[in-house]
Amino acid sequence: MPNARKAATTREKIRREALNLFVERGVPGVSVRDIAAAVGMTAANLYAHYRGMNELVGDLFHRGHADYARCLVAAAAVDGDFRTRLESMVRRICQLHGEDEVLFRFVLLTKHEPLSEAEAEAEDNATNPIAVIEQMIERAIAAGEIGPGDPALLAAAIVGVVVQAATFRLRGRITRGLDDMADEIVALCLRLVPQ
Amino acid sequence: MPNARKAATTREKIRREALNLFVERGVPGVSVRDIAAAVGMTAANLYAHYRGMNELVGDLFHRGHADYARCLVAAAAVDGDFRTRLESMVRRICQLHGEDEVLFRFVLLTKHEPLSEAEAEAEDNATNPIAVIEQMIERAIAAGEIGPGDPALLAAAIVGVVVQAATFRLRGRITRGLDDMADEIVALCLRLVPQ
DNA sequence: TGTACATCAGTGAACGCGCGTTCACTGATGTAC
DNA sequence: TGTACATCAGTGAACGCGCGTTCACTGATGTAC
Repeated sequence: MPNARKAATTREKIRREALNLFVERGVPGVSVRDIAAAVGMTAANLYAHYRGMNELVGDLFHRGHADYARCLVAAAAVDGDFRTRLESMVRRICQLHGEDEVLFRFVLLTKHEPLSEAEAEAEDNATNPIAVIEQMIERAIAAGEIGPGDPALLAAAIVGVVVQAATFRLRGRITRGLDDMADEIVALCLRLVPQ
Repeated sequence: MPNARKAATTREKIRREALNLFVERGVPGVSVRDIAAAVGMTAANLYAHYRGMNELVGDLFHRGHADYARCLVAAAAVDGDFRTRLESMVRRICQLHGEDEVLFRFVLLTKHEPLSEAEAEAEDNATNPIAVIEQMIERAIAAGEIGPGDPALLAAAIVGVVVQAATFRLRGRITRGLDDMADEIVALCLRLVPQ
């Protein structure tokens, strides 16, 4: 096995273990030594793969955000009216939650306020999952496809239903998986759409 | 001024400054020295008022939670059917957000996962604002006042609409205050109620 | 096939720093005589 | 009114610790002759 390959798989292992730890204890609760121990190496060697903790967190955040946004854009590309597209997106989110709950939690539930650089970068283009939803709503309102209203508030409401359901599950207040509740969650989101 | 009074007002000052800092930078981003400096004293002297950082955070969290739950219970005590009571609660939340946005952010938006002791304590009784909402929904479903459904999921959806609107405002994605949007937020929440 | 070399993932010890916390001490203030 | 004392909020220096990060070094592995 050439070294380049080994380095790539090691980086993948670092990302996976770091993601697990971040979701489990929160980003500030995880140290470089914790991640290194989970991977099975020394803290010092993490610096052969990442320039530091910030770069690692930024990499995870950016990858997760971009992947998620890509999935949502793909889900919204189905034929049909606004409600059909919204249903497709919400179903896809619930499905993603079932497939990789750890990534879901990191992307949607972990606060990333001190990451102003990475956040600002992701704010503009289509790599921001929330912006994808908001833009879809804006276009639907502008086209008269749905009733009038504040696009940002409606986006907040739809995102809020899904994210808060995930939060309740995280805290044990809901025991079913999001994918098991997809029908009900979709129904709730559709009820929010005006007219 | 007797010393007991001075101590009480000093504790109040500590609480106010700590709350501001916690909301601004997140709990893990604030040190004992930061709080002491904001109050205008030495870090050492904080230990004359609180046994340590954990006790201070726990005190703030418990007070905030209990106050909030008390307000919601009071708001839900209006005469009328479920929708009327829900509207009263949601309006009260929006109003509280306008009155003391800092407290709102601390109680509803700050993650308190490592506080398992305080959280477990607040989980059972009526000092948990979310439990208040969930119980109201449970009773309404049991009484046949609203359509059938998962009470926890409906509670999550309603809380999600309000909390996510507040989050969008925090991140600058929404610029109006929650109290300015109260009518629209109430309408969104009422649409979620089945039947 | 055997030997010499380059590459590079990983190591172990150490660094400076800010953290939460402790403790002996100070100095202002209210009280008793 | 003046003096002695008790109270207690607040101080300043120090502690041990875990953190992110650095750096000289090691040792396995693939390659060239």
